[in-house]
Amino acid sequence: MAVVSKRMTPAALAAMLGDAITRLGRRQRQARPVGELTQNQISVLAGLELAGALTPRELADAERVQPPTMTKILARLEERGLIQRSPHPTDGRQVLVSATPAGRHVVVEQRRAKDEWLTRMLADLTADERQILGQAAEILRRIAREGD
Amino acid sequence: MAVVSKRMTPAALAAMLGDAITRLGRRQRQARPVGELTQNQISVLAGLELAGALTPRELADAERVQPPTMTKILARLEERGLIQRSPHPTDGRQVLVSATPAGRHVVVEQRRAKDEWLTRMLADLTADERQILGQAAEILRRIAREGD
DNA sequence: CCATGCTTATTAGCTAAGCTAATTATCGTG
DNA sequence: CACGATAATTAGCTTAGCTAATAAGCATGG
Repeated sequence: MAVVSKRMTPAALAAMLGDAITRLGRRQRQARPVGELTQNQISVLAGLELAGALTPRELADAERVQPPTMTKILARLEERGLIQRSPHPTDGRQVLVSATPAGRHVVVEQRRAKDEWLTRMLADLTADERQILGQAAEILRRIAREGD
Repeated sequence: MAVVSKRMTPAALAAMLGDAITRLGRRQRQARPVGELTQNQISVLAGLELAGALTPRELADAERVQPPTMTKILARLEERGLIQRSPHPTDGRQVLVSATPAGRHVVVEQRRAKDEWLTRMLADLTADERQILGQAAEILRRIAREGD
């Protein structure tokens, strides 16, 4: 393997990383065998499983999507029985959305499938390479969350 | 910063990396100020700028998309005057697609905008962190291209 | 040498995701 | 308590993806 990447300029690094992220993201999106759910639906469902119950507005903000878009995504998830809406205890305008047991089940299934794919991809790497990726993942996650 | 990530299991690494990729990909997609082109349109255009001229079938395979989908993407690019179709010299069934000068211009503009965004994100990192990301980018790109 | 079958591209018709603008209902405040 | 702000939804648009069906050209076997 070529030993480039010592003291790379930020621009060159950005280009390289951007390309890698785009391609890996596409591959990851295509590793979606079970459940027939889209990326977004899974992401929303996973968020709900973590947070317990959120309002559509909160979900829209979390996904960086406009409220009407979230309404649609929720409608599809509700049709499939994966989420449920319940009234907000104190604010009549708001709605609380939570995952049903079936929804939570789908989340863990999907998560497993995605991880399996990435794990298979990572299996051929050396320990050193895996360590680099581990450190990189932390940095990338920090970057991705910035400005929230 | 926490010093995790020494000898991480592949599964844990996969989960972490997957999350980072998903989020960064979304952010990257939203850093799309100029030109009003979508991710796919840009990707196709960039591919054409690199390769010179390709058939719709080749483009569809490169983007991992079905031929009718590519037909639509090409139609929108052609409407905007960013690509042109020309007959294949030896095979009457095929079509050669290439970027127009305007298309090539858009490619470099878009690339610059995306790189600027990532560069800004990377600007706050230490030299060590940037080096880790540089090494990681190489590994990730290799993984993403695997199985082509 | 031509009929038949394969490949390429496109069209038609569907679903999902994203947007803005407009509606409806509720909240809170002056 | 009226009126402005906020939450959710509805309506209506574009883009992207799919499968199935068509149309046209290629290539080959009899």
